[in-house]
Amino acid sequence: MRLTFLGTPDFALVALRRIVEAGHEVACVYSQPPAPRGRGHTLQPSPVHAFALDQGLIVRTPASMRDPGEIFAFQALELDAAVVVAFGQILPAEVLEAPMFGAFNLHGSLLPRWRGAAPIQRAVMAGDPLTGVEVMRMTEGLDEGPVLASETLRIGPLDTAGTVHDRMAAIGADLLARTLPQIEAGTAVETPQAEDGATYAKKIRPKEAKIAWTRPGAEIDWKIRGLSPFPGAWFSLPTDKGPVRVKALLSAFEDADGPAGQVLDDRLLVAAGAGAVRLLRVQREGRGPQDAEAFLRGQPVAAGTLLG
RNA sequence: CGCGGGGUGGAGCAGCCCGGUAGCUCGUCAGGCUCAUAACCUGAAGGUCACAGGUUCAAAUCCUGUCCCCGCAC
Repeated sequence: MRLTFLGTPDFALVALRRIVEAGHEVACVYSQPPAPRGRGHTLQPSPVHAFALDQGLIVRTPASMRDPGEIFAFQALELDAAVVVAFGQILPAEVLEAPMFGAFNLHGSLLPRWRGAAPIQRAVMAGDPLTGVEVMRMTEGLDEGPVLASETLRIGPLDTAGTVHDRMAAIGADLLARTLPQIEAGTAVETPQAEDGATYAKKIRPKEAKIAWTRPGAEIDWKIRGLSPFPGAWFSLPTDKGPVRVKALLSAFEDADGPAGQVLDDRLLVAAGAGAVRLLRVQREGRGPQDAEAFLRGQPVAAGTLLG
């Protein structure tokens, strides 16, 4: 099939790889413009951009797909289909309608739950036991189009947004690879989304990342795992040299009681508003992630310590 | 020149400001103790304190340069 791929981060890269491997004709790859990233803040192409260049594909990185010139150029590609995976821009109707079969999106939730920007993180943060990945026809509404294919994923007690992301990227890429031929053959079945149950996965804001120990332990556990590895739920740890910001990257709920925020043993069991949370993996500011065990060797945290 | 942190026995760290015998928690090895434990006790091995210059009677510590690593920014 002659198609174009629109995507930006690693999640999208996995899908693009599969599409290239499947032998589709990728007429053009669209990605977000290079942005200052990494140490030194040098301008870096997105993962999708870099891969596409490496493959010798044509890459376009328009600041806006709404630009009339861009829309015209897109229409001129004479595509069978457009595939959109975590692109980072809202596409105008002219673009969605340009390809013969239309535009399709790989989305990381069981729609209509978690429409929008951060479905994986929101699902983990909400304590959802199940999530999924779906191929959907794009319409003008935000993630409201009919669903063509779907796979569910379990969210385990030790899953983080990161682990679910990685699993979902692989499964989603497969799902997409299987669905594209059906679209081409006209055998794909499009099921409208349920009317009820729509929720929106708002973009994660760094402000949300501070842990409030007075919240119920289960909720804190979900938040820690949902915000891991990025941006990372954090708290303040008092030390001899003053308070240090520590991110919690993995945790488990435990049934224990104590004043909210107080450390209950010497292995990072922290009392919450209800129950407690054991921190299993942690990252001190300016340093790399560490298992709790390693962290504690260099920075013991005594029972009774009150976390901020 | 975006901002910041760091390179100290196998791991994670302290010591650096206020130069003067290499420290802590583990791991490893040997032995002991225990019904038992991420248990405890005793002993041992293991380090050119990233690298190169400089200052000094003396540098992990102060000064200069180099290399490498990490975090923030999504």
